[in-house]
Amino acid sequence: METMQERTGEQNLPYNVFAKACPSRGTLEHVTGRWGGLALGALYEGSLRFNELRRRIDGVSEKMLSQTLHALERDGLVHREAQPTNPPRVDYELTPLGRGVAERLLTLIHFVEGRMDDVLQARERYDDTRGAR
Amino acid sequence: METMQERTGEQNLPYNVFAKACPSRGTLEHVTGRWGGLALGALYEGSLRFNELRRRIDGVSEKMLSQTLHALERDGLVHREAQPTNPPRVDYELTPLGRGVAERLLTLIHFVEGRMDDVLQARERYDDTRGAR
DNA sequence: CAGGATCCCCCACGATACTG
DNA sequence: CAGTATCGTGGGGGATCCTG
Repeated sequence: METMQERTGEQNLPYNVFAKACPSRGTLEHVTGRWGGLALGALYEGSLRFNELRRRIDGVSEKMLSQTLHALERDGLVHREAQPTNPPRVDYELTPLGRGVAERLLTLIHFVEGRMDDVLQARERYDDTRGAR
Repeated sequence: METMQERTGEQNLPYNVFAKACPSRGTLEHVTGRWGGLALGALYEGSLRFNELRRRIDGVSEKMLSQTLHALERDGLVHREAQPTNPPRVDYELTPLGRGVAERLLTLIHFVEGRMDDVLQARERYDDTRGAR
């Protein structure tokens, strides 16, 4: 007997982010959350250590980075490799699944980055129309 | 003056989400935020009225939906068309730019939805290993 | 260096009420 | 119907300290 999700067709997806209770909503939020997306994007280029990641992701705090990485690791998107040396060395890298997610996320990110001039112009028009409220 | 795109390894991107002060970071957050992504996803299928959107996006409050739509409209991703009838009728639809963003976002969403079984299994393994603290 | 533990603040968000 | 206005709260998130 096959599970429904085996046949991931176009139509009836077993998981649906639009439903409040669907677990995919939570994972999507980890992925697209304030720091999750940036962490995945940074790791796409190769494995990084904790503080390398911190420096790469401008503005993230230790706590939030740690928290973010745990969530991504739990979801199976990031692999954590600790070496019991002194000083300790921990490398983070994407799992194959994480690479798939990161790829699609980066496509989105680059698209947005590439269209920021349009966005900025739209904002000006909007603000002018509404009288810079 | 020195540009920052060198660090990303990307070629000629004037905007870089990894930099704290880059405006693309804000737009990306509108797009991938808790409700922004779902609004874009819902509108991808066609224009919708306010309450249709509300029903479509399970769990969103009036206030947050309104706020979200304003941000997306300001960024030039969503077009708002109000008809001065009684009762009022307002349709929201994606702009061409918004369609571009939504397409890429939906690619990501569908990928995540389609891999949720893997994610859920990864979580179980993670929780087992760490022994439910 | 990697990150857990703590403290605390602020505002994102929901609930409710009101308007055109 | 399509929103705005107001208020209260939880927890997201930053700062700091501490340990292995």
